[in-house]
Amino acid sequence: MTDDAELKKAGLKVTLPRLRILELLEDGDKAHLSAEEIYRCLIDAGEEVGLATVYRVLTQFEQAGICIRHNFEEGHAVYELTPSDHHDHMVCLDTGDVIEFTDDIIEERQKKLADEKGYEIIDHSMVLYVRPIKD
Amino acid sequence: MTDDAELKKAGLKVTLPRLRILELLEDGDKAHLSAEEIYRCLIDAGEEVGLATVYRVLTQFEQAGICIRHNFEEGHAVYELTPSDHHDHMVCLDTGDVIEFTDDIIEERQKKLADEKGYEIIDHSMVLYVRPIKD
DNA sequence: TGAACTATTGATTATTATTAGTAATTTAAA
DNA sequence: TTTAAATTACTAATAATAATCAATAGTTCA
Repeated sequence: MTDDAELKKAGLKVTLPRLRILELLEDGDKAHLSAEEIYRCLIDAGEEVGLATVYRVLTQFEQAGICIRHNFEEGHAVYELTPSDHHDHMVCLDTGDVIEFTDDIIEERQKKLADEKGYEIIDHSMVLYVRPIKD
Repeated sequence: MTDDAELKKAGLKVTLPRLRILELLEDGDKAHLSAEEIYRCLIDAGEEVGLATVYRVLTQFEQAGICIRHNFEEGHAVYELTPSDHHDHMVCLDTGDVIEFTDDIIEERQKKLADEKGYEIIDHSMVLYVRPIKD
């Protein structure tokens, strides 16, 4: 689906800031971006955009299900396009790199554990804070 | 160990605010408290304490390993006494209740997955956001 | 196509959680 | 006790994010 269509489907008018931000998120180069990073990117690219707009658009995208927001322990939130396949994250404490992964066994255990306590899982977050093994 | 000794061992002078905050954390009634909640508690109990002090003391406690800080997706951090046995959390979206749990299988998988990518786990956070099963 | 209406924007201000600065007070040591 | 050093309460400062609002851009329909 084209970006244009994606926005329309979400009930959002197709505007320049929305298109640019969506493109940035789609750009595989860096999948997890903060509002500030997106703002910097756009300014550096010569776009005229306000930081408030970036925050607003990201909130709209999140509500529309276009992207999801993560609160890693970094003081600011990062956003990524809603992945078709759910995954969790490792964050490298040295480089800040974000590695995605999934594990069926863990997913299964989570469901089971919640169930045992009489709950159903609505959402979950699992983040491993890691460092490269040096030898 | 007495609270007094606990503070001294951490290299912290024994002061009223520190004692009160430590007592609150130890009080099994509510194991996960935010800075604001602690501040409210103390004020309501007639203590004279500044909010900044609460934050400072919590930071000191965290550095001393007396308590740990969690960033659940609530906009503010919560603190709990450092548990002797590591555990993860479920947060009930209806009541705000926090349920603690552990699962060796998950822990093991986490280590394995990090290892496969060439990382060692420094820390991790796993929070299941749940709702009671109604039938 | 263009007037008219509405959504969206950028700039600024407000908010919320948290931290820093500082003069005054409390603690621990002599 | 006396005194130096640590700690506090208060206030002001930050940082990330949200809300306001007048100006502008997108859309609709004649």
